Amino acid sequence: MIKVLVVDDEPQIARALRINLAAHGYEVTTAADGAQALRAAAAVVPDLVVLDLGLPDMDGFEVIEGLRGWSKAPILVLSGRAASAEKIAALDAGADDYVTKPFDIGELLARVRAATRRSGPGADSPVTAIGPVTVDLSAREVRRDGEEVRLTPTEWQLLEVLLRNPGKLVSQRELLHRVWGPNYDRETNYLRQYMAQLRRKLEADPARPVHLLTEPGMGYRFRP
Amino acid sequence: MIKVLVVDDEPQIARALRINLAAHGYEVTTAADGAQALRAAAAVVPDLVVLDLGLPDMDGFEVIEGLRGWSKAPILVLSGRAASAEKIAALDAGADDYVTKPFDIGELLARVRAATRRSGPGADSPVTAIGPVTVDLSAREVRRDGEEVRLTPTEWQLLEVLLRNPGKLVSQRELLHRVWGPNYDRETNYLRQYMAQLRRKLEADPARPVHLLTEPGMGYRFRP
DNA sequence: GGCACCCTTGACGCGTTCTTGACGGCCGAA
DNA sequence: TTCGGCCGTCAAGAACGCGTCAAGGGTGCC
Repeated sequence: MIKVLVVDDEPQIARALRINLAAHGYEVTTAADGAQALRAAAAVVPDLVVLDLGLPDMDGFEVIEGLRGWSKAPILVLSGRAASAEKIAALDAGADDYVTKPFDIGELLARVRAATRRSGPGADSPVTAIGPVTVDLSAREVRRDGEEVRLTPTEWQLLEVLLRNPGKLVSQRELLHRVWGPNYDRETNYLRQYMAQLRRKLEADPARPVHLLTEPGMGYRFRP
Repeated sequence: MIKVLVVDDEPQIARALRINLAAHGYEVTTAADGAQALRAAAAVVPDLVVLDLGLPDMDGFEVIEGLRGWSKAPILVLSGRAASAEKIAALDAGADDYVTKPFDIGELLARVRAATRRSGPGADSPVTAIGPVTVDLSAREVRRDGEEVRLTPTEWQLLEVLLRNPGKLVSQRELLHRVWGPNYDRETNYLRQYMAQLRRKLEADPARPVHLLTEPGMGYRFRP
């Protein structure tokens, strides 16, 4: 089932979208503001996001950037503003499509289909193998010798950032920003703490990690 | 270079698109009708197609289907018709986006960027070769005969400054400023120390460097 | 209220990296 | 030839970063 996250602060629009999407076989989650949206996105890992730019608590662009920090799911922006500058800014921030209100629900559904069609079958297998462990990012599932391993939300986010950059070094700054937020720069003790937990849960020998590597003074690296 | 195929039977629109796209670094091919479009697509294999639905010789939907038969390149539809039914039909036929005329050229370019962004980054990072050694700056990885070589943070910064100025002489002042900060001007012993370490790790014969060269009294130079 | 889970925070030991100083060789200038 | 400047090398203490353990505080569930 394709999971859609609807972010809109107007209850009637959110409700209309939920009903229509659900009627067409999508699994719908809704959020009424930006903070809820980011939290819900981390929890359900949607395959597509329908995002109203006019939110009460934060700028819509911040939500786009917050999502794009770790997710490649298509973002379909809804907005009352038809100005080209606004559209360009949203698209360049990472949105995939931009629809102005009032919109035709049939057209919106078609755009949702178009967006999901791309990412659906083209995506490669979302499971990653780490030695004796398999990680399924989209299903949020980790198995070790067939046994299910539980990860906390923070552990998931950290692992996801690393796994989405296989072989690449990810700086501690970037990890802190993506997992804890842009205000965290020097809390490297968080990273030490959670990397240790991930290694305990994923590595064969946590004291001698083979896949979750430390680059002293720089950051961390996931080696497939 | 990203290749774009523009299909439009109105010469002035085709010309405007060609000029604007070319000015933004795209390689543009144009076609004036459906038959030409399909032939050109087979010839140049574009990364994106901008398609006007109102063509003289065949229905625009046939062109979409003809392309979708073998290509997954994003199709951005242009049309004078704003009816939702038309949009839905085009999107469900395989189009990725639908823009109604008259359109804002800036918005169109933003949609082109959004469409190519998705399918674009399949290429991996650029590597620099230094004799038997390869350096991947974005992944922060050095390999020597396939073996991983570890560099300390300071060594990375120094190497990065040199590699980003291939063939150019970089003065000692500039190296010190970029790596250690603006307060360091005369600590040339730092440079001697770390250049020696880099040569030990990267050069085939550290005593006779071939790529990391000293220019006495001036600075250092990276020769590819 | 009690409990479990998760996130935050502090402290300590150890290995690595950075900094600093000193020595010798090479080369051009006096 | 002698001297001074510059570079490469070596060595040692200082400083830093990392892994680890442990404890406090918040939240949701029973």
